[in-house]
Amino acid sequence: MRPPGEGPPAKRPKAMLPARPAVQPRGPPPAEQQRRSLPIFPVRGRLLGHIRGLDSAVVIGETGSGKTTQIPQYLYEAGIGRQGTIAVTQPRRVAAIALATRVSDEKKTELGGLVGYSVRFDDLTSDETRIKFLTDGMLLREAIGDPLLRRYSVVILDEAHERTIHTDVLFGVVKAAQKKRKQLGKLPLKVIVMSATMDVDLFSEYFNGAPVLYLEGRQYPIQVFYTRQPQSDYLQAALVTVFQIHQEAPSAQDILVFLTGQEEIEGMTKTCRDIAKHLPDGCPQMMVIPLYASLPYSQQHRIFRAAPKDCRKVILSTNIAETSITIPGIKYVVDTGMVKAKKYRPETGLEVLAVQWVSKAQAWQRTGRAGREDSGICYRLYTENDFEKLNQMTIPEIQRCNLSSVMLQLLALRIPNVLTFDFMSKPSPEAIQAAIEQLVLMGAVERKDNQLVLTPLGRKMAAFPLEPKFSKTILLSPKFHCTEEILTIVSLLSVDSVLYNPPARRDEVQSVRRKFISSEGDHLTLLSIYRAFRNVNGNKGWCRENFINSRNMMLVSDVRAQLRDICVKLSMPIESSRSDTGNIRRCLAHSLFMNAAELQPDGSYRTVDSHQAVAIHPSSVLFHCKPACVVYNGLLHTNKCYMRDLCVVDADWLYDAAPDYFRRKLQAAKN
DNA sequence: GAGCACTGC
Repeated sequence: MRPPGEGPPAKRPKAMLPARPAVQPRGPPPAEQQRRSLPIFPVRGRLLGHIRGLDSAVVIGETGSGKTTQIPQYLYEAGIGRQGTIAVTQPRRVAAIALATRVSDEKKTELGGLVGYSVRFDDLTSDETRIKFLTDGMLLREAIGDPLLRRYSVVILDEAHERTIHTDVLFGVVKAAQKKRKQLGKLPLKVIVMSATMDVDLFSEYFNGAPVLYLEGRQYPIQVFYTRQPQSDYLQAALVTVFQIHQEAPSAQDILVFLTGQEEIEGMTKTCRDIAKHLPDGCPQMMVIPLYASLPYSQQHRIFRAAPKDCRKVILSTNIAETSITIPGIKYVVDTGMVKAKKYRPETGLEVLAVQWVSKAQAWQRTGRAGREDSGICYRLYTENDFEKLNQMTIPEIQRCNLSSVMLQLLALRIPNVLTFDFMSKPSPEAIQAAIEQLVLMGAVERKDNQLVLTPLGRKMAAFPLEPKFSKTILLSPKFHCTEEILTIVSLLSVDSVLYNPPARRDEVQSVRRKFISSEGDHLTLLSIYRAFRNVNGNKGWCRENFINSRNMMLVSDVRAQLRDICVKLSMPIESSRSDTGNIRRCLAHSLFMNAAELQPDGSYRTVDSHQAVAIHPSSVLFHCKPACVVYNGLLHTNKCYMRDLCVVDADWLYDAAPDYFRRKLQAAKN
């Protein structure tokens, strides 16, 4: 069943007819039998018949239809696209790896043979590989080396409804490659966009009116309830709802509650546990489990453990449980309707992280988490009227981000005019312009004969899988003889924080971390942590004692090795500044000069660039300090406008870094 | 004086 309100898209064509049951003299082997039991199997023939003759197709499939595992195999088995490889993109690494493993099993081949995968740091493909699962970001990276995607005969863009920034850029890249290959008379490129039941018209229109094929799925019915009145306090409402369910429903039925963030979830966890201690006799026990991305793996895994008898699992989660983590056995979903999400204001260059309403699509996604194994129930803690007022879809990431990376990539892809690039959902002209300005300021892009071209520096920057400002920092580092240190710092900054901060043990964390702190700022503090980590060879016990996230630390080593390889390929000299931190700070001043702030007489800070009032983020080691001049990695607007990851610099260095820029700033200030 | 949704190259 479809939840009420989602409804089938208006232009839904005739449902596909089931094919005749296949007659087999002997029963097929179990794996084959399993494949044949999928909802997609009966329509295999018709599906292939359609796709064979098309350049592009949109496939809409509900959860459990089997589209992602079966369609690539059907195409391969039918000899469609045999002249090349079939690429299937996924937004997430784990999904790409899991799907490749599954399909490889079904084909009874060794993973990395006929079926393989390619994700960052992990490539399991060979010359034999004909079905390749990869992250969308990985295919984009490949496209920079080969914009026509020549090795692929079919590109399947899966989970397109999630509209990640990479998928959105890929839409344009594959469309352009398809057109160009046709013009040049090369092997045609077939494009298949796969999505849940959303955005259909948009996808179809974008790919020149590509036909839309629908697949039924296997989802259990879910009852949806709304509140009668709007709730002024969604946390209170969630609490009441959870305990109401708890007192009425059998204890084997678990509850998943969607909340907005770590702090809220930790607070709610504590409240629930306190209340659960004083429940009336005869009421089942309650196991309350928080879930959010920065939680260590070991704690995230607790959600998969079955609760003891007469005990109910209640999982309090961020939107990580919407897509990234599937929790088995959820009967009830409690949806607060709220999410913490990033917005981007191009006029100020500010990213704003704010609690806001979910979209309808997101609300349905949350609801669907209750019907994975059996029928379910979803409580929406808002009125039906409020639901109707929600946006149809979540705004695609590409319209909520700083676009400097995207623009650099498009230029590296030799897109003729990046300002008019054929985006499915166009970012605002201001956002595109702001990104270009940033790239010009960094020296990555030049205007030549009214055209934007990549400078040699810009082309080198595009070789790094990093934000442009970080690539720039690395490329500047040989001048300051500190490439080894900058590689470490940039690697640390480009993964999730290596610092583990359990709120309950705050004092302990602070005292243990003191020994790493550099008065010169966060970059150098992180560097000293990494050096200490290397000195103990990544010892896990050491990480635990020092509240260091060892998983992220290992990742830093991987990133660093990858970046170092790229430096070697670019023939960069790689030197160490050893104990001289001055050069490291000079290098940071030269690459982050547009992100500088100065101490004001009243003790506050203002940016050098636009005189915006800013504050030092509480996570910074400089939070209690008042350095005269700093550069920072970025601004984050929550209650205040905060600078994150700071480095103490000399004001003179900034002027040396970009004299023209600061002269213009001074001029503008006078006028 | 006080805070950081989620991915990915």
